Amino acid sequence: MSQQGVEGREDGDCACAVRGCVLCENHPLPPKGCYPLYIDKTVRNALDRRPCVEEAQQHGRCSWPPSRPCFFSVPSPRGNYALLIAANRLTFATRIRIRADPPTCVMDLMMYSTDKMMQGKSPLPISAPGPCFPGRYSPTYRSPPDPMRRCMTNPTWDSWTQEQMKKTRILEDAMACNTSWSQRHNGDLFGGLNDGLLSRAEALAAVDIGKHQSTNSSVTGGGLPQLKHDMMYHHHGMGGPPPPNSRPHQTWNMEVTDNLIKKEMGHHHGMEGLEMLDPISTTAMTTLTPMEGGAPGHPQLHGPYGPTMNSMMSGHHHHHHHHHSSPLSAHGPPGHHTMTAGLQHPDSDTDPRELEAFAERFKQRRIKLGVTQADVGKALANLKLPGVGALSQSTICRFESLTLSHNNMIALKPILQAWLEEAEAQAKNKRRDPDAPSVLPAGEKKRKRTSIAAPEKRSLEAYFAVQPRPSGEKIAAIAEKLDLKKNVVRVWFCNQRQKQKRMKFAAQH
DNA sequence: ATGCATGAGGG
DNA sequence: CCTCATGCATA
Repeated sequence: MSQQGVEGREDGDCACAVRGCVLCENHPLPPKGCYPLYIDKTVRNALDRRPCVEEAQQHGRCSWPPSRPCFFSVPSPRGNYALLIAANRLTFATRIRIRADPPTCVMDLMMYSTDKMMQGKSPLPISAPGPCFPGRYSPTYRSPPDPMRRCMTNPTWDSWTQEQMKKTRILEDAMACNTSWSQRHNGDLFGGLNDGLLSRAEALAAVDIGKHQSTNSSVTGGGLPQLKHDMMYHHHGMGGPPPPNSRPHQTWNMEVTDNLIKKEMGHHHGMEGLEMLDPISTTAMTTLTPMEGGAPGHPQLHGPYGPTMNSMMSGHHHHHHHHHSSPLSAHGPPGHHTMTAGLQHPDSDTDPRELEAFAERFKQRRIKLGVTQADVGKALANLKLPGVGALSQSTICRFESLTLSHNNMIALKPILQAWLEEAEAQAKNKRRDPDAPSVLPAGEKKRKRTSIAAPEKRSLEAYFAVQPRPSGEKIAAIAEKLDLKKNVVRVWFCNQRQKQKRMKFAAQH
């Protein structure tokens, strides 16, 4: 439909023309017995919302799934490995323990060294020694006797897992693992713009990340990950149920849906020495500055609520042209240092926990009021708060799902809180008369949303993993390579950065 | 619920 | 050109 799209090419087909497509090449193959796991978002929402990053880093385990994509790095005697974990995404795991009731499951983080995989040996877990599985990376390591905690290939564990997965509605789209992979190498991903970095982009963007030398590489020098396995994705057709129980040993079959492979976050690492270790503390810390530009409790939103706007917007609205006719200016910023407004407590309003709790409460109460997200957005304007206009359904939704920047959340909270209280008050008293001035101005230019085909998207993600901020030239090159408009690519990177920022923040809290 | 976009504010 | 807050359009 969209000129950006690539017709006749479906996600998973991998018949794409994109060189270095993550699916086609340089995609790590799950080691034998490794399960490709797909946690769909419905499940994700029902499950534990907070990833225990620290716990994961320290023990190689974490609550699963994390509410948002994030990744962990797990030190091991063999070096540092990182595991990209993302909600709503494909992930490898060999063992999963699921507690049915509160649909929470615990997954042991595991990583596999590339070289081992290349040798076709059984998976060599290299996750940090956890309280449960000590000494895993010993060359002589043996699967524990307990079938429940063994890297499958074991029907017992296998069926058990499937059972559990069903119980918790976790979709496991593919169960066939394979031990064969070719070593087709492709070091010139992105051809022209190949700057060495790119040659690893795709590989790094892969769900799984490994490192170390690979037998057939020459660029291995610093121990950059060399993932040169073939990942053969077999699309089973939209309806065709993937052979759930068949476990061929040829390819790793899986239903590759857009969601399945959706990788919305990348990570980047040092270009030279693969420093993907500890992306969370390293990268996130420096890149993600909740208070960048201001004190923690004093978000500097240039948006409606930003101090910046205060002066220039004092008093007038500017609707009509374009969106951005947003609301207004400030209500005292949730600042604290000067407790200007005296409405908030820096800590309670800034604390991610509190925000999350509020968002949850907000949603429930909103629903109880029988109000939609869109309604809330509009109602905000009627609230007549100084400088507060309407907001879109999108924003309300994002607020509730915590998919706004931390600062943004902080800025919106008092506003939504005010609305909530007002709304409940009115609901309590009597039936309000909600005027319905809904007048839809006819004939408006409809903006067309371009959509980037999955294969191209994957490549972008791969590149992003290595270089989140490509120069204009690179962007142009990438755009040409993927046959996308340069601006589309540029915007994609911008949006991706915003997303990554949020995700990193979420992962830290 | 989210992907792609716009635009203000700032280099 | 970037970051951020938001929104339109759509899956």
